Amino acid sequence: MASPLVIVGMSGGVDSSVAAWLLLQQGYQVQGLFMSNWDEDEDGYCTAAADYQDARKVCGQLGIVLHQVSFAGEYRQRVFEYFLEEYRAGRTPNPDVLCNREIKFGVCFDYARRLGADWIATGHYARVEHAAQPRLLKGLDPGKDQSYFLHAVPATALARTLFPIGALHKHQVRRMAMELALPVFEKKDSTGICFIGERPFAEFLAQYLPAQPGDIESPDGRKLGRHAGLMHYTLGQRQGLRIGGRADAGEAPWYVADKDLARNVLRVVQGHDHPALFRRQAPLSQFAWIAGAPPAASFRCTVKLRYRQADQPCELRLAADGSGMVYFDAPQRAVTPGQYAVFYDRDQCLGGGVIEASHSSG
RNA sequence: UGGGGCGUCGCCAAGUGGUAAGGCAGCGGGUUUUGAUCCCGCCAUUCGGAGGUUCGAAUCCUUCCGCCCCAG
Repeated sequence: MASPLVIVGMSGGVDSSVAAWLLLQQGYQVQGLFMSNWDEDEDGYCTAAADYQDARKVCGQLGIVLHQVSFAGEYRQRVFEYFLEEYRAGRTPNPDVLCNREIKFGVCFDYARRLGADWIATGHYARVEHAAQPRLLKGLDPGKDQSYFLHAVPATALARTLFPIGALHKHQVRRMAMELALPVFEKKDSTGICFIGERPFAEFLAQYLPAQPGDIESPDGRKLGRHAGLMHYTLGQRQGLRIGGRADAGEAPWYVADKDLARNVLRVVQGHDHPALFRRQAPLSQFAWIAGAPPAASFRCTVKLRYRQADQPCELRLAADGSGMVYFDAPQRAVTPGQYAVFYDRDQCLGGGVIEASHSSG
Protein backbone atom coordinates (compact mmCIF):
# COMPACT_ATOMS: atom_id res chain seq x y z
CA MET A 1 0.00 0.00 0.00
CA ALA A 2 1.25 3.43 -0.95
CA SER A 3 2.97 5.62 1.61
CA PRO A 4 1.16 8.77 2.71
CA LEU A 5 1.32 11.78 0.42
CA VAL A 6 2.72 15.00 1.86
CA ILE A 7 2.39 18.26 0.00
CA VAL A 8 5.10 20.71 1.00
CA GLY A 9 4.70 24.42 0.66
CA MET A 10 7.82 25.34 -1.28
CA SER A 11 8.94 28.95 -1.13
CA GLY A 12 12.15 28.52 -3.04
CA GLY A 13 14.11 29.02 0.16
CA VAL A 14 16.45 26.84 2.18
CA ASP A 15 14.02 25.78 4.89
CA SER A 16 11.21 24.37 2.76
CA SER A 17 13.72 22.73 0.44
CA VAL A 18 15.35 20.84 3.27
CA ALA A 19 11.92 20.07 4.70
CA ALA A 20 10.95 18.36 1.44
CA TRP A 21 14.15 16.35 1.42
CA LEU A 22 13.65 15.23 5.02
CA LEU A 23 10.16 14.01 4.22
CA LEU A 24 11.52 11.94 1.36
CA GLN A 25 14.05 10.46 3.73
CA GLN A 26 11.25 9.57 6.08
CA GLY A 27 9.58 7.57 3.34
CA TYR A 28 6.71 9.84 2.45
CA GLN A 29 5.43 10.44 -1.00
CA VAL A 30 6.26 14.10 -1.52
CA GLN A 31 4.99 16.79 -3.83
CA GLY A 32 5.79 20.49 -3.79
CA LEU A 33 3.41 23.40 -3.97
CA PHE A 34 4.48 26.90 -4.81
CA MET A 35 2.18 29.78 -3.97
CA SER A 36 2.44 33.25 -5.46
CA ASN A 37 -0.23 35.27 -3.77
CA TRP A 38 0.75 38.78 -4.66
CA ASP A 39 0.56 40.41 -8.06
CA GLU A 40 3.95 41.95 -8.32
CA ASP A 41 3.49 43.45 -11.73
CA GLU A 42 2.16 46.58 -10.15
CA ASP A 43 5.47 47.50 -8.59
CA GLY A 44 9.14 47.00 -9.20
CA TYR A 45 9.88 44.46 -6.49
CA CYS A 46 9.61 41.17 -8.28
CA THR A 47 11.14 38.24 -6.48
CA ALA A 48 8.35 35.68 -6.82
CA ALA A 49 9.46 34.67 -10.31
CA ALA A 50 13.00 34.02 -9.13
CA ASP A 51 11.71 32.16 -6.08
CA TYR A 52 9.57 29.97 -8.31
CA GLN A 53 12.58 29.11 -10.42
CA ASP A 54 14.49 28.19 -7.28
CA ALA A 55 11.64 25.97 -6.12
CA ARG A 56 11.60 24.30 -9.54
CA LYS A 57 15.31 23.60 -9.44
CA VAL A 58 15.08 22.12 -5.97
CA CYS A 59 12.10 19.94 -6.85
CA GLY A 60 13.88 18.85 -9.99
CA GLN A 61 16.87 17.81 -7.98
CA LEU A 62 14.75 16.01 -5.41
CA GLY A 63 12.73 14.36 -8.13
CA ILE A 64 9.35 15.60 -6.95
CA VAL A 65 6.59 17.36 -8.83
CA LEU A 66 5.90 21.01 -8.14
CA HIS A 67 2.40 22.37 -8.24
CA GLN A 68 1.88 26.07 -8.63
CA VAL A 69 -1.09 28.01 -7.45
CA SER A 70 -2.07 31.60 -6.76
CA PHE A 71 -4.38 32.64 -4.00
CA ALA A 72 -3.91 36.29 -4.80
CA GLY A 73 -7.63 36.95 -4.64
CA GLU A 74 -8.02 35.26 -1.28
CA TYR A 75 -4.90 36.92 0.06
CA ARG A 76 -6.17 40.29 -0.99
CA GLN A 77 -9.57 39.70 0.57
CA ARG A 78 -8.68 37.87 3.73
CA VAL A 79 -5.32 39.33 4.62
CA PHE A 80 -4.58 42.53 2.79
CA GLU A 81 -7.97 44.18 3.26
CA TYR A 82 -7.68 43.59 6.99
CA PHE A 83 -4.12 44.88 6.88
CA LEU A 84 -5.24 48.17 5.30
CA GLU A 85 -8.28 48.43 7.56
CA GLU A 86 -6.10 48.19 10.63
CA TYR A 87 -3.75 50.86 9.39
CA ARG A 88 -6.71 53.11 8.64
CA ALA A 89 -7.75 52.65 12.25
CA GLY A 90 -4.34 53.77 13.44
CA ARG A 91 -3.30 50.31 14.51
CA THR A 92 -0.36 48.11 13.54
CA PRO A 93 -1.51 44.82 12.03
CA ASN A 94 0.42 41.60 11.73
CA PRO A 95 -0.52 40.23 8.31
CA ASP A 96 1.63 37.13 8.55
CA VAL A 97 -0.39 35.69 11.42
CA LEU A 98 -3.46 35.99 9.22
CA CYS A 99 -1.62 34.74 6.18
CA ASN A 100 -0.88 31.51 8.01
CA ARG A 101 -4.40 31.12 9.31
CA GLU A 102 -6.24 32.12 6.15
CA ILE A 103 -3.94 31.21 3.31
CA LYS A 104 -1.23 28.69 4.07
CA PHE A 105 -3.24 26.70 6.58
CA GLY A 106 -6.59 27.81 5.20
CA VAL A 107 -7.31 27.86 1.50
CA CYS A 108 -4.01 26.29 0.60
CA PHE A 109 -4.48 23.52 3.11
CA ASP A 110 -7.86 22.76 1.56
CA TYR A 111 -6.31 22.87 -1.88
CA ALA A 112 -3.63 20.37 -0.90
CA ARG A 113 -6.24 18.09 0.56
CA ARG A 114 -8.13 18.20 -2.73
CA LEU A 115 -4.91 17.24 -4.46
CA GLY A 116 -4.97 14.13 -2.33
CA ALA A 117 -2.54 15.09 0.38
CA ASP A 118 -2.65 13.15 3.61
CA TRP A 119 -0.42 15.77 5.19
CA ILE A 120 0.65 19.30 4.49
CA ALA A 121 4.14 20.44 5.45
CA THR A 122 6.03 23.71 5.57
CA GLY A 123 9.51 24.91 6.44
CA HIS A 124 8.42 26.61 9.62
CA TYR A 125 10.53 26.40 12.74
CA ALA A 126 7.82 24.93 14.95
CA ARG A 127 6.66 21.49 16.01
CA VAL A 128 3.31 19.76 16.19
CA GLU A 129 2.63 16.98 18.58
CA HIS A 130 -0.05 14.77 17.07
CA ALA A 131 -2.44 13.38 19.63
CA ALA A 132 -6.19 13.42 20.04
CA GLN A 133 -5.75 17.18 20.09
CA PRO A 134 -2.71 18.52 18.24
CA ARG A 135 -0.30 20.59 20.28
CA LEU A 136 1.77 23.38 18.78
CA LEU A 137 5.30 23.53 20.16
CA LYS A 138 8.08 26.00 19.68
CA GLY A 139 10.80 25.28 17.17
CA LEU A 140 13.89 24.00 18.90
CA ASP A 141 16.11 26.75 17.52
CA PRO A 142 15.38 29.54 19.99
CA GLY A 143 16.52 32.15 17.49
CA LYS A 144 14.15 30.98 14.76
CA ASP A 145 11.07 29.70 16.55
CA GLN A 146 8.08 30.74 14.43
CA SER A 147 5.25 29.46 16.60
CA TYR A 148 4.33 33.08 17.24
CA PHE A 149 3.13 33.39 13.64
CA LEU A 150 1.32 30.06 13.81
CA HIS A 151 -0.66 30.53 16.99
CA ALA A 152 -3.93 31.18 15.16
CA VAL A 153 -3.74 28.20 12.80
CA PRO A 154 -6.86 26.06 13.22
CA ALA A 155 -6.36 22.79 15.02
CA THR A 156 -8.00 20.95 12.16
CA ALA A 157 -5.13 22.02 9.94
CA LEU A 158 -2.46 21.39 12.57
CA ALA A 159 -3.79 17.89 12.96
CA ARG A 160 -2.59 17.16 9.45
CA THR A 161 0.51 19.33 9.43
CA LEU A 162 4.18 18.36 9.57
CA PHE A 163 7.04 20.73 10.35
CA PRO A 164 10.05 18.64 9.28
CA ILE A 165 12.69 21.16 10.37
CA GLY A 166 11.04 22.17 13.62
CA ALA A 167 13.48 20.21 15.71
CA LEU A 168 16.53 21.54 13.88
CA HIS A 169 18.59 24.66 14.22
CA LYS A 170 18.98 26.98 11.28
CA HIS A 171 22.67 26.24 10.95
CA GLN A 172 21.89 22.53 10.73
CA VAL A 173 19.33 23.13 8.02
CA ARG A 174 21.70 25.25 6.02
CA ARG A 175 24.46 22.70 6.44
CA MET A 176 22.18 19.96 5.14
CA ALA A 177 21.28 22.12 2.18
CA MET A 178 24.95 22.63 1.50
CA GLU A 179 25.81 18.94 1.77
CA LEU A 180 22.92 18.09 -0.54
CA ALA A 181 24.20 20.77 -2.90
CA LEU A 182 20.75 22.29 -3.11
CA PRO A 183 20.98 25.30 -5.41
CA VAL A 184 19.55 27.55 -2.71
CA PHE A 185 21.89 26.47 0.09
CA GLU A 186 23.31 29.93 0.60
CA LYS A 187 20.20 31.91 -0.22
CA LYS A 188 19.57 34.65 2.31
CA ASP A 189 16.74 34.21 4.78
CA SER A 190 13.68 36.01 3.55
CA THR A 191 12.09 38.77 5.59
CA GLY A 192 9.31 41.26 5.14
CA ILE A 193 5.62 40.58 4.80
CA CYS A 194 4.98 37.06 3.59
CA PHE A 195 4.30 36.98 -0.19
CA ILE A 196 4.88 40.70 -0.45
CA GLY A 197 8.50 40.68 0.62
CA GLU A 198 10.99 43.33 1.46
CA ARG A 199 10.39 46.77 0.12
CA PRO A 200 10.43 50.31 1.44
CA PHE A 201 7.50 50.05 3.79
CA ALA A 202 6.39 53.66 3.97
CA GLU A 203 6.38 53.93 0.21
CA PHE A 204 4.41 50.70 -0.04
CA LEU A 205 1.74 51.81 2.42
CA ALA A 206 1.43 55.17 0.77
CA GLN A 207 0.34 53.42 -2.42
CA TYR A 208 -2.79 52.20 -0.68
CA LEU A 209 -3.65 54.73 1.99
CA PRO A 210 -3.81 58.51 1.82
CA ALA A 211 -1.39 60.18 4.17
CA GLN A 212 -2.58 62.97 6.40
CA PRO A 213 0.37 64.89 7.82
CA GLY A 214 -0.01 66.41 11.25
CA ASP A 215 1.80 67.61 14.31
CA ILE A 216 4.19 65.74 16.55
CA GLU A 217 3.81 66.73 20.18
CA SER A 218 5.40 66.03 23.53
CA PRO A 219 3.17 64.84 26.37
CA ASP A 220 2.99 68.41 27.68
CA GLY A 221 1.73 69.67 24.36
CA ARG A 222 4.80 71.25 22.87
CA LYS A 223 4.86 70.97 19.10
CA LEU A 224 8.08 69.19 18.16
CA GLY A 225 7.62 68.61 14.47
CA ARG A 226 5.41 67.23 11.75
CA HIS A 227 4.53 63.64 10.94
CA ALA A 228 3.87 62.20 7.50
CA GLY A 229 0.61 60.51 8.47
CA LEU A 230 -0.10 58.43 11.57
CA MET A 231 -0.10 55.18 9.63
CA HIS A 232 3.60 55.58 9.04
CA TYR A 233 4.42 55.18 12.74
CA THR A 234 3.98 52.53 15.35
CA LEU A 235 4.38 52.58 19.11
CA GLY A 236 7.97 52.50 20.32
CA GLN A 237 9.27 53.63 16.94
CA ARG A 238 12.32 55.87 16.72
CA GLN A 239 13.15 56.18 13.06
CA GLY A 240 11.50 58.78 10.88
CA LEU A 241 10.53 61.34 13.49
CA ARG A 242 13.09 63.86 12.31
CA ILE A 243 13.33 65.39 15.76
CA GLY A 244 16.80 66.27 16.83
CA GLY A 245 18.86 68.82 18.66
CA ARG A 246 16.41 70.70 20.77
CA ALA A 247 17.91 73.16 23.22
CA ASP A 248 15.00 72.50 25.59
CA ALA A 249 15.59 68.75 25.77
CA GLY A 250 18.33 66.24 26.42
CA GLU A 251 20.34 64.29 23.91
CA ALA A 252 18.34 61.06 23.92
CA PRO A 253 16.38 60.02 20.82
CA TRP A 254 12.60 60.31 20.65
CA TYR A 255 10.10 57.46 20.43
CA VAL A 256 6.44 57.21 19.53
CA ALA A 257 4.39 56.88 22.72
CA ASP A 258 0.87 57.35 21.44
CA LYS A 259 -1.34 58.23 18.50
CA ASP A 260 -4.16 60.73 18.88
CA LEU A 261 -6.37 59.90 15.93
CA ALA A 262 -8.99 62.50 16.76
CA ARG A 263 -6.44 65.30 16.57
CA ASN A 264 -4.17 63.53 14.07
CA VAL A 265 -1.30 64.05 16.50
CA LEU A 266 1.66 61.80 17.12
CA ARG A 267 2.81 61.91 20.73
CA VAL A 268 6.48 61.24 21.40
CA VAL A 269 8.68 60.92 24.44
CA GLN A 270 12.41 61.04 24.90
CA GLY A 271 14.51 58.03 25.80
CA HIS A 272 14.22 54.36 24.88
CA ASP A 273 12.96 53.46 28.35
CA HIS A 274 10.68 56.38 29.04
CA PRO A 275 7.92 55.29 31.47
CA ALA A 276 5.21 56.36 29.03
CA LEU A 277 6.35 53.55 26.73
CA PHE A 278 5.56 50.85 29.28
CA ARG A 279 2.36 49.06 30.26
CA ARG A 280 1.58 46.68 33.10
CA GLN A 281 -1.40 45.17 31.29
CA ALA A 282 -3.16 45.05 27.98
CA PRO A 283 -6.78 44.45 26.93
CA LEU A 284 -7.17 41.68 24.36
CA SER A 285 -9.85 40.25 22.11
CA GLN A 286 -10.34 37.81 19.23
CA PHE A 287 -8.68 34.93 21.02
CA ALA A 288 -7.60 31.85 19.17
CA TRP A 289 -6.76 28.72 21.15
CA ILE A 290 -4.97 25.75 19.67
CA ALA A 291 -6.92 23.47 21.97
CA GLY A 292 -10.18 25.14 21.01
CA ALA A 293 -10.60 26.70 24.43
CA PRO A 294 -8.41 28.37 27.02
CA PRO A 295 -6.93 26.24 29.82
CA ALA A 296 -8.95 28.21 32.37
CA ALA A 297 -10.78 31.47 32.79
CA SER A 298 -7.77 32.83 34.55
CA PHE A 299 -4.27 31.42 34.57
CA ARG A 300 -0.58 32.16 34.67
CA CYS A 301 1.65 31.59 31.66
CA THR A 302 4.13 33.49 29.52
CA VAL A 303 3.46 35.79 26.63
CA LYS A 304 5.24 37.20 23.59
CA LEU A 305 4.02 40.56 22.34
CA ARG A 306 6.09 40.35 19.18
CA TYR A 307 8.06 37.81 17.21
CA ARG A 308 11.36 36.80 18.80
CA GLN A 309 10.62 38.48 22.09
CA ALA A 310 11.72 36.55 25.16
CA ASP A 311 8.81 34.96 27.01
CA GLN A 312 7.30 37.30 29.56
CA PRO A 313 5.63 35.92 32.69
CA CYS A 314 2.05 37.07 33.00
CA GLU A 315 -1.43 36.31 34.14
CA LEU A 316 -4.34 36.17 31.72
CA ARG A 317 -7.89 36.82 32.85
CA LEU A 318 -10.65 36.04 30.41
CA ALA A 319 -14.13 37.50 30.44
CA ALA A 320 -17.36 35.87 29.39
CA ASP A 321 -17.77 38.24 26.45
CA GLY A 322 -14.65 36.95 24.74
CA SER A 323 -12.40 39.73 25.84
CA GLY A 324 -9.54 39.47 28.27
CA MET A 325 -6.81 41.28 30.08
CA VAL A 326 -3.20 40.23 30.35
CA TYR A 327 -1.21 41.41 33.38
CA PHE A 328 2.54 41.43 32.97
CA ASP A 329 4.85 40.62 35.86
CA ALA A 330 7.23 43.22 34.46
CA PRO A 331 6.00 46.28 32.57
CA GLN A 332 6.23 45.79 28.81
CA ARG A 333 7.54 48.28 26.29
CA ALA A 334 5.56 49.37 23.24
CA VAL A 335 2.44 47.28 23.73
CA THR A 336 0.94 47.93 20.32
CA PRO A 337 -2.74 47.69 19.33
CA GLY A 338 -3.26 45.39 16.38
CA GLN A 339 -0.33 43.17 17.29
CA TYR A 340 -0.77 39.74 18.82
CA ALA A 341 -0.16 38.59 22.36
CA VAL A 342 0.75 34.92 22.07
CA PHE A 343 0.66 32.68 25.12
CA TYR A 344 2.91 29.81 26.06
CA ASP A 345 3.21 27.13 28.66
CA ARG A 346 6.95 26.56 28.43
CA ASP A 347 7.45 25.10 24.93
CA GLN A 348 3.81 24.80 24.15
CA CYS A 349 2.02 27.55 22.26
CA LEU A 350 -1.47 27.88 23.68
CA GLY A 351 -2.86 30.50 21.36
CA GLY A 352 -3.21 34.25 21.43
CA GLY A 353 -5.30 37.35 21.12
CA VAL A 354 -5.21 40.77 19.52
CA ILE A 355 -4.02 43.72 21.56
CA GLU A 356 -6.90 46.18 21.58
CA ALA A 357 -5.48 49.26 23.23
CA SER A 358 -2.32 50.56 24.72
CA HIS A 359 -3.87 52.39 27.63
CA SER A 360 -3.80 50.58 30.93
CA SER A 361 -7.36 51.10 32.06
CA GLY A 362 -9.47 48.27 33.34
C1' U B 1 24.25 102.06 15.49
C1' G B 2 23.14 103.72 23.58
C1' G B 3 24.72 99.25 26.04
C1' G B 4 25.39 93.92 26.14
C1' G B 5 25.50 89.01 23.88
C1' C B 6 25.93 85.69 19.87
C1' G B 7 27.00 83.57 14.97
C1' U B 8 31.05 75.89 14.53
C1' C B 9 27.52 69.76 10.00
C1' G B 10 19.96 69.90 8.93
C1' C B 11 19.39 70.77 14.66
C1' C B 12 21.66 70.97 19.73
C1' A B 13 26.62 71.59 21.07
C1' A B 14 32.28 71.01 22.73
C1' G B 15 36.53 73.49 21.44
C1' U B 16 39.39 80.42 23.51
C1' G B 17 46.66 79.85 19.38
C1' G B 18 48.55 74.01 17.55
C1' U B 19 45.99 71.99 13.25
C1' A B 20 37.21 70.73 14.04
C1' A B 21 34.46 66.20 20.42
C1' G B 22 29.77 64.29 21.16
C1' G B 23 24.43 63.85 20.74
C1' C B 24 19.97 64.12 17.80
C1' A B 25 18.31 63.87 12.85
C1' G B 26 19.53 61.74 8.12
C1' C B 27 21.72 58.03 4.94
C1' G B 28 23.80 52.98 4.18
C1' G B 29 24.37 48.02 6.06
C1' G B 30 23.37 43.94 9.70
C1' U B 31 19.65 41.29 12.74
C1' U B 32 14.35 39.88 11.47
C1' U B 33 8.74 35.68 7.54
C1' U B 34 4.57 41.80 10.59
C1' G B 35 5.38 46.80 11.94
C1' A B 36 9.05 48.26 15.31
C1' U B 37 13.22 47.92 18.51
C1' C B 38 18.43 46.81 18.51
C1' C B 39 23.59 46.62 16.39
C1' C B 40 27.42 48.47 12.94
C1' G B 41 29.16 52.13 9.47
C1' C B 42 28.92 57.00 6.99
C1' C B 43 28.02 62.06 7.80
C1' A B 44 32.07 69.94 8.51
C1' U B 45 39.83 70.09 4.62
C1' U B 46 36.07 73.49 7.66
C1' C B 47 34.18 77.04 11.92
C1' G B 48 28.80 84.07 8.98
C1' G B 49 31.97 87.13 4.92
C1' A B 50 36.53 89.79 3.89
C1' G B 51 41.21 91.39 5.43
C1' G B 52 45.28 91.21 9.11
C1' U B 53 48.78 89.27 13.22
C1' U B 54 51.42 84.45 13.71
C1' C B 55 55.68 79.09 12.01
C1' G B 56 50.57 77.98 12.95
C1' A B 57 43.87 80.70 14.24
C1' A B 58 37.31 78.30 14.85
C1' U B 59 40.19 80.41 18.68
C1' C B 60 43.88 87.25 18.63
C1' C B 61 42.97 92.17 15.80
C1' U B 62 40.08 95.18 12.06
C1' U B 63 35.89 95.52 9.31
C1' C B 64 31.34 94.07 7.01
C1' C B 65 26.83 91.05 7.35
C1' G B 66 23.10 88.64 10.33
C1' C B 67 20.57 87.44 14.78
C1' C B 68 19.20 88.18 20.10
C1' C B 69 18.58 90.92 24.75
C1' C B 70 18.31 95.37 27.66
C1' A B 71 17.48 100.06 27.30
C1' G B 72 14.60 103.38 24.18
